[in-house]
Parts: sequence; C-alpha cells; structure tokens
Amino acid sequence: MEPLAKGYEHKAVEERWYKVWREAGYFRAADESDKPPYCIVIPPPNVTGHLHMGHGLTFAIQDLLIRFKRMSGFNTLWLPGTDHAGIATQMVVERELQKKGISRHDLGREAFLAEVWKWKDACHARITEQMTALGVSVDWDRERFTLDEGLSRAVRHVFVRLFEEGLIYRAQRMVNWSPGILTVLSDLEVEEKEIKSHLWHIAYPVDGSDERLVLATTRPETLFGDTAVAVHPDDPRHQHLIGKTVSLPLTDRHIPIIADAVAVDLNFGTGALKITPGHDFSDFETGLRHNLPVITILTPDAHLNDNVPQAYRGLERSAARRQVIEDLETQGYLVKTEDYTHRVGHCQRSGVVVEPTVSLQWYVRTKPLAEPAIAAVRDGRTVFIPNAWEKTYMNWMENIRDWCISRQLWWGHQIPVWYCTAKGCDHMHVAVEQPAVGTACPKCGGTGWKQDEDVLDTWFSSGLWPFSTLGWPDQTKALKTFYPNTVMETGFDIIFFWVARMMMMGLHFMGDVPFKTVFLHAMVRDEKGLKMSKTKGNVIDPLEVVDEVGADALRFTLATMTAQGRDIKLSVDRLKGYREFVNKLWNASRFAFMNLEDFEGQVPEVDGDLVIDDALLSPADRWILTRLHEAMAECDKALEEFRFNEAASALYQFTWHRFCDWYLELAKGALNEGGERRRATQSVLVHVLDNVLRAMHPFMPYVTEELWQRLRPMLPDAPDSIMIAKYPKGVGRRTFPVDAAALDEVLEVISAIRGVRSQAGVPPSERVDVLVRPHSPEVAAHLQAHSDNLVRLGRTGDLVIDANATRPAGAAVSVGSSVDCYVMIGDERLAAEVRRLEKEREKTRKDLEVVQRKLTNPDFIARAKEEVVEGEREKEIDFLATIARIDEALSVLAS
RNA sequence: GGGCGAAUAGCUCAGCUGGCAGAGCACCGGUUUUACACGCCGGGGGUCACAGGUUCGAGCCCUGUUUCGCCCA
Repeated sequence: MEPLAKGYEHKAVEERWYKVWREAGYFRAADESDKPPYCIVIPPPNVTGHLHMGHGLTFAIQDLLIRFKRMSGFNTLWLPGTDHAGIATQMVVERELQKKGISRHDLGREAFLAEVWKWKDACHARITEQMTALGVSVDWDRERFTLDEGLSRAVRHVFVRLFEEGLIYRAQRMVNWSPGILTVLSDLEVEEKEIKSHLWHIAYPVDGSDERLVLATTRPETLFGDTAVAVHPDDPRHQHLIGKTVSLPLTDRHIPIIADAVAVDLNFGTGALKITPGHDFSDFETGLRHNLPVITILTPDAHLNDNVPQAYRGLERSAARRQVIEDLETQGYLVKTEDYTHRVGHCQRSGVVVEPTVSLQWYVRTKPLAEPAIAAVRDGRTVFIPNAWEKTYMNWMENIRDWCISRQLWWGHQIPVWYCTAKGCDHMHVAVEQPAVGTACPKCGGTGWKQDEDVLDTWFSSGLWPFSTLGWPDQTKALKTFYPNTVMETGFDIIFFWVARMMMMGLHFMGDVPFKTVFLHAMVRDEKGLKMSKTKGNVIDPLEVVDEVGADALRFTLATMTAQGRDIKLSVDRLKGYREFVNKLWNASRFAFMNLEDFEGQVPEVDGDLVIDDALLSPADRWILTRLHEAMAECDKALEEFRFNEAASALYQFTWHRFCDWYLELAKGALNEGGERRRATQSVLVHVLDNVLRAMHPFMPYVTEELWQRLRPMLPDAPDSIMIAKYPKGVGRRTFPVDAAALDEVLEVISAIRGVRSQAGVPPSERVDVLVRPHSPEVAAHLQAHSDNLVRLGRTGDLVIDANATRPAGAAVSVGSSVDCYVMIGDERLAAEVRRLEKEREKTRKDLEVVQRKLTNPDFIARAKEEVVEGEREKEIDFLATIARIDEALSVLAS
C-alpha cells in the first residue's frame, strides 16, 4: 500500500468518494424495510438562490444525523429538493429581462414562464453541485421540486378540499400590497422597520364656524382618501364638534367628524385622527364601524390615481407627500411639523414600503387548523429542541390570523379556480382539474371558463412538503414508511413561515404530526456577530471554505459550534483550527499505518470488543481502550440528544489529547519491543483507530473513509464502506477502569517531571536523573511497570523508584498526591526551583483554606452528604501532607 | 408596550440533576524528540454583569437592577 502523504490534502481525497458512495447506492432508502425508519426531508433551498453558510450548517447537521442513524441500523431517508420560491425567483428573472429592456408583460405569461424554467434549471444544477461538495448523503432518486407535477397535484387537492370544508374563502379586505413587486403579501412577508419621519399637524376647517380641527398624521398624502375625522367621545376639547363636518384641505370635499373610542388615543398627537379606510389597517376597521366609504387613491405602483384632484394625479407617493405638505403650508393648513420615529411595514423581498390596500384575495381560515397543531405540541407528539422555541410557536399559533394565500405572480401554482365568463354570473368552479371543454355552468348554463390569474403563496406548497414529497395524495409505500418524518431540522427564522404551516397541513391531511422532533439551529453570523450580507462584504462562502480547508473541516467546525440556543459566530481562524484537527487525525493514522506494515490477518474482535489474551494488554492498552469506549458512549449519547458540540468535543478531546498525546507516545515503546507486545499494540491501534474513524464519519465523511479503507483489510467482517459500517456505541464494551486510573497516576508523574524541567530551565535535549518516592506499594508497582515510558517521555537519565528516598542535593522537588519526584536539575538552577515551590505551596495553602472552612462549619458536617464530607476530609489530609513536604524541601534548599 | 434569550479568561463560547471554574483561539517561555512546526513540552490569565435571598454550600435555584440581542404588537 502506498504510504500516506505527509499532510492531509483534502482536494485529492474529497474528489474521490462522493461518486463511489452514490454509485454504490448507499444514499438510497428502502420503501419498506425491517430496519426502523428515520426520515428527514430537506428544507428546500430557493432554487434561484446560491447556497450560503446557513445551508452549510443545515446540511452539515442533517447529514450528521442521517449518517449517524444509517450507521446505527436505521432505514434512513434524507429527501432532497428545491423550492420554486415564487416572489424571489420571479424577481430575479424579471430583473434579468429588464437588462435587455424586456418586461414580463412583453413576453406574456407562457413565454415568461418558459424563461423562468430555463433559469431554474441552470440554478438547480449549481445547487446540486454545491450540495455534492459538502458531501450530503441525500437520496437523489427521490429529489423533488415544489412545482413538480406530483407536488402540484397535491397542492390542488389541498386547495379544493380546504375550499370544500369552508377553510378557504375569497374576501375583500385590507391587505399588504407591495408596490415593488405588484402583489399582495401575507403578514409574515412584511417586515416592520423603524423609520425616522415626522408627525404633521394639519388644520381641517370646521364647516359653519371659524374653528379648525387640528389632527396629527404620518401620511399627509393620503388625505385625499380621508372619509372622516375621528375624535374621542370623552374628549372635552372636541366634544362639541362631533357630528359636524370639516372641509378637506386641497379638495372640495366635506367629511364628517365622528367619535370613536377605539381608534382615538386621547394622549396621542392632538387627539384627533384622520380616517383613511382605503389605505390604513386600523382606519379600515374604523370605517367598517361607522359605515364610511372607502376611497382608493393609489395605483398598484403607488402613484396617485384619478380619485384625487387633477393637480396631483400621477405623482408617486413620496413626491405626492412633498407636494401635499408644500401646498398645505402655503395655504396655511400646516400647523407644525414634529420629528417622529415610527414603525413602517416593508416588503421583505423588494424592500419597498408596503401599501395597505383594499382588495379581493383568497384566504385560509387558520383557527380550525391551528387548534390541532397547538394540541400536538402541548401533548409532546412534536417536540422542539431547543425547547424554548415551543413558546414562540405557541404564542404565534394562539394568536394566528387568517392567511392570505393568493399572489399576483405568474411563477407558482395557479389557483385551481375557474370563473364562469358569462356576463353577470359569479359562479366559481373549484377543482383539481380544469373543467372539460363544454362543461356547463350549473348556475347560468354558460360554457366559458377562465382560471384565476393568481398563484398561491409559495409557503402553501412548502407546507405540504413532509408528505407531498412522499407521493401524497397517493398512498405510497414510502408515505406509509416515512410519515411522520422523524426530524425537521431548520432555522428558527422560519418557524411561522414553515414549521407552523407544516404542522397545520400535516395534521389536517395526514391525521398525524409531520415530524416528531423539530431541531432549530442558530443563525450563522460573522466573527463580530453581525449578520452576513453581501452589502457588508462579510460573507463567508461555504464553497470557498470547502476549497480552502475542506468539507470535513467546515463540517466539524459547524458541529462544534452548534451549542443549543446561541448564534454561531464563524471565523476563518476557527476553520483553520479544525483543519489542523483533520490533519492531526491524518497523521495519527499515518503513524499507525507506518507501524502496521508487518501486520498480518485481522484484529480479533467479537461483538465490537477487542479479544486478546489479557496478559498481553499493557496498562497503556487498557487505559486507551477504557477511555475510547467512554468517549464513544459520550459521543453517541450526545448525538442522540442533539448536543452536537458535545459529541464533537468528546471526539476531539479523545483523539488529540488521549490517543495522540499519550497513547501513541506510549505505544512507540511497545512497538519497538517487537514480538507479542508489538502485535498486541498493533491490534489496539487498529481497534482504536477503527472506532474513532467510524465515530467521526458523520462529522467528517471524506477523510474518515479515505483512512478507513486502508484499515479495512485488518478488520473482521468489514463492509465495503465506512458509510455502512456500524456506529460505535461505547456502552457494553469491555473497559478496565482500575487499570486506567492507575495509568493516569503514571501520566501525572511524567507531567510533573516535565513541569519541573521546563520551569527550572532544563533544555529538552538534556537528560536529568530522577528519583521517585511513591506513597504506596501499588503506585510503586505501576511506576515500575512503566519505568521505560517514564524515562522516554520524561526525558530522564537514571530513574530510581524508592519508597524510602530522600531528597538528594541539587534536586528539585515535585510533590504530588501519589508520589514525590526529585529531579536532578543541579545547584545552579535551584533559585528557580525555590520560586516554583513557593508558588506551589501558596496554591495548596489556598486550597486547604477552602476545605478547612467547610470542615470547621458544624452545619456542613451535619447536613452535607456523607460522601461529600468524606471527600473534603481526604482532601484536607492530602493538602496538609503536600504542604509539609514542600516545607521540608524548602527548608533544605534554604540551608 | 408584551414576550423570549444572553451576560463566565484578551476573543469566541462550554459548564447536564447545586459539591475543587473548563475548552478552542490568542498570549508568554522552551523546542525540529524518527506521525504531524497544520507539530511537541511547559506557563500566565477569572469580583462567573450588579444587588439581595434560599442553602451547610450558588456560575447554576429565587427576587430585583443594568446592558445587549431577537420575536410580536
């Protein structure tokens, strides 16, 4: 076998494996299986978007779960797909066409949609490539797109059924209109932003008197749509005006002064309010209460229309505002202008200020759908992780408002409603398929039909994703096996948009929750905690990262940073740090392979345990096997509980600080011994490395596969790929806790010797003699068994272990709990030694103080748990002895 | 205005049921010891935001305060 390269080169390795895995069919799920099902449907990325770090995170976590579960014996389905993203995609394509001076209306609906499909195909190819680079083990054969024929059919079925059940209706209402993209939006697509503006005080002359009623408004330009002025019924300032009329400035209209306790806040502004039912949500409500006419004064693209005086027609709304203010001022109606900051709704996609407008739209009646969705979470049929999000979900669900689902777009699912075209007939045909030619209108007998021009909100189809992707409305085997899905893994920012709606739709149409667990990951930010954005230029592109440090390093980094409930602040330094970890793993393996060249056959394993004559297992072997299985158990448990960072950290600590720092160093001695000891050590190396690689595989699929393939010939019953090998569980494995603890003592002595050397300034190249005084015969035996390691790793000259040793002249002293070490550093270095000892004494004295404070407290003795008190007593004895020995050493040094 | 969350080393953050404050990075000193300088060895660094309370014992539980972030109106 070719020796491994000196350092890990991710590019060469990553290129190789994805294709192998995919072609071998490892990504595929079975429709039916004896294995328990485990299913995640991917949160479908916008088909026109590029993948950002948020996708990197979501895919890293999902692939981690899927690979973990696949290796743990589940029939795993990770179903990929993309979302047509109505508004976003249509905007992008329109913008592209704009560059060529073409509008979508120039092309017409059909030709425009053909353009979008072309665009979609190109983007889709790029997304696929990006996902592949990250190493995602999705079942590509089942890939879906929200506009696929099957999914479209599901959407139509859902629409028709909800309509028939009275849960979808059409109504004339105040809606959020985006003049930027010329469609209505749902409440969720409107983003409130603080805007520094003004409060204009305008005087409306009261008819039949000299009085003027002053009101305050943030939107003077909508004055042309005013149909009343409201005051508070209990306001003494205005009571006498109620029922009179005012003349509306800049117009020749007269409008009533009404009293309304709901709309008017006595303490706000002047206590008087202009009522514009055509362009304000609360005014619309007020209008309904008082039967006021609704005047629309704006065109769809927010220019003043023909319902305003001639002079103002055609002005864009902000120009109109300036003009109105100017005219009010010159004509003496403007009383004052105050600075005022208020919140204004903006279109999430186009960024323009949303225009409240009255219009006829389709709605979903949400209350009846929300109730089961609330109950399901309350009963724990669906669980949120981190749990705190449950409150957010509940709060929204309990205060849910009807959902406006029609959009004035072309790209999307056209609403399956056909209107009778006969004049004066208002019949609607609501059906999954369009009416056949010649179908007569049951109301008027006409045979002309025209489909509703609008499409449905993208989230309407996304809400069906957990079952529409599995074939619904057909009762497929896949649907039976994988619904409910096991986990929904996504960002908290789409709890309302998506999670909530999947819950409602899933419960309504499938009669069961769409998924058992919702895991919500944090937002990825830059290293300063700022949101990544193109305009800020702080975007870390996942693909560039993959190129630079490798997919494995990126994925491991993300996993270590997913502590529950916190934002992820990602920095290039972090990524590089974990690239070094990948390299460390590579080099540890490289060392192992260099020492396995003469290894023949396979390691003896039974049920995951290494089976070797115990006599051949050295204390170091027992130690590493014990720590290994502890780490495996910890990792497995953490993954089960979605504590990815803890799982990653358990593996990191074990691999670097147990296996590399200690075991490999200890193994060097044993490997050099040759014979049975060498053979046993080789077996342990293979066994540990195999476990580590398998445990690490879901985090870093590429490097682990590359290394594991080289290990595979030495493993009994190894499958063809690490992807389908068993995930190490740790529990039930054979461990040696007593031996492991004994070796920890030895390691402590090595560290003590190194510490003394380093602080006394002994260069690493200089070997110094060491005399060790063990405090017990057991410790003496352990040390004796490891004297070669003590010599090698402590870089000592002569090493003597003697229970009766006393400090020789010229020796530094390290006082430990199980041994005292005398390190022959020479007289000239003893000054440094005195300082070191004094520091150590001070530290121990402080520890002692804390312990004694507890032990002299009678309440502590009386009330604390017995084992705690006992522990403190032992510590006291220990500390006292340590101080005594340091004092002894210090007094000798002083003389 | 209502709700939620956060505050721990220079930075970014862990710290599960209360029992000796941790990691990674950064920093300082030493070092090419035959897997790795993307390395190795050693070291310094903390009023756990503040004020009370519960407890034998609080980073952790309770109350209040301050600052910051997010969501909703």
